[in-house]
Amino acid sequence: MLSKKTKYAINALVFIAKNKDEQPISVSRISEEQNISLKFLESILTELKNARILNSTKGKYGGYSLNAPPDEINMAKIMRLFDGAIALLPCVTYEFYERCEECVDEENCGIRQIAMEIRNETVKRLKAATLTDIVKREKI
Amino acid sequence: MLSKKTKYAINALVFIAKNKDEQPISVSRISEEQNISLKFLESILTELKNARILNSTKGKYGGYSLNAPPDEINMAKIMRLFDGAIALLPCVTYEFYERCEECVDEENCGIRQIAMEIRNETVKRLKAATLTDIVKREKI
DNA sequence: TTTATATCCTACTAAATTGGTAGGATTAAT
DNA sequence: ATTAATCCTACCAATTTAGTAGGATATAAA
Repeated sequence: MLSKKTKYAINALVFIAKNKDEQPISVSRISEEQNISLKFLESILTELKNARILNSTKGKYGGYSLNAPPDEINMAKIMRLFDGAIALLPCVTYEFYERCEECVDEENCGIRQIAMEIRNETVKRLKAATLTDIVKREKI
Repeated sequence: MLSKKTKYAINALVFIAKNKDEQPISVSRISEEQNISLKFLESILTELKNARILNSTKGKYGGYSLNAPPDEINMAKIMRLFDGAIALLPCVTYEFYERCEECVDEENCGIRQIAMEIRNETVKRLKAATLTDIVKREKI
């Protein structure tokens, strides 16, 4: 399951991407329209800014705007930022690799092979899920 | 990520499946050979017994044995038992459906569509990952 | 019948994670 | 000067995770 942080982050990013011409957009605006707690969302957007996914403008009429083209921001990146590894097992992630402590034979582990196949498929789809893609899906 | 409970459960089941002719197998034997804390594993096998996935035999030379053919026990079932929903969002699970509180338009949600596609693919693979399949993968 | 070795059952717990909240400082447009 | 934003620090309650402790009960074999 995605954490609420990740879900809220993606929702906020999609909202900003959709309102391309009104950027920057304030936290309070996103909070109201997306039903997300103001203060919690504030901390999420700060993390996105620190990760250089968003830009911020201070002061009146300030807010947040995308710091990259919407087809370069995808769900995999956001999930990794807030929730860490995407895979089912720590021993099949590239970015957060860790051996399973109890593991007897990693190379020959059947569960690991399955987890690896699922990770490959999942990451492929999450990388394809860019803001552009999500906005397109919702334009029906 | 799988919880340790789920991981230990699958490891234990695979171990029991592999030692088909020595059943029943005691918790202490599995605990030693799979590097899993005895008492914790005990509680896990109890849950598997309550879910009718394992059988137990009390007393000396007692232990646990499979309560179904190994090709009918798969990773999806074990994950759902210990970790609950498999999908990335509560709004795309069959068994544990819940609306996202903050959701504005579930039908038209792009993130949901992606989560649904990933769930379909993932569940398909987890259901194919039976004990028989896992044991076969490790017999190289 | 005693002993060894199993499961069964109840209760407890420390640490980490999750999903927030509170309050004020700073910055910038009008 | 006022208004409306972000920025920054600190705190917190509830839940989940990953166990541990200790004894009751059942059964095979000596």
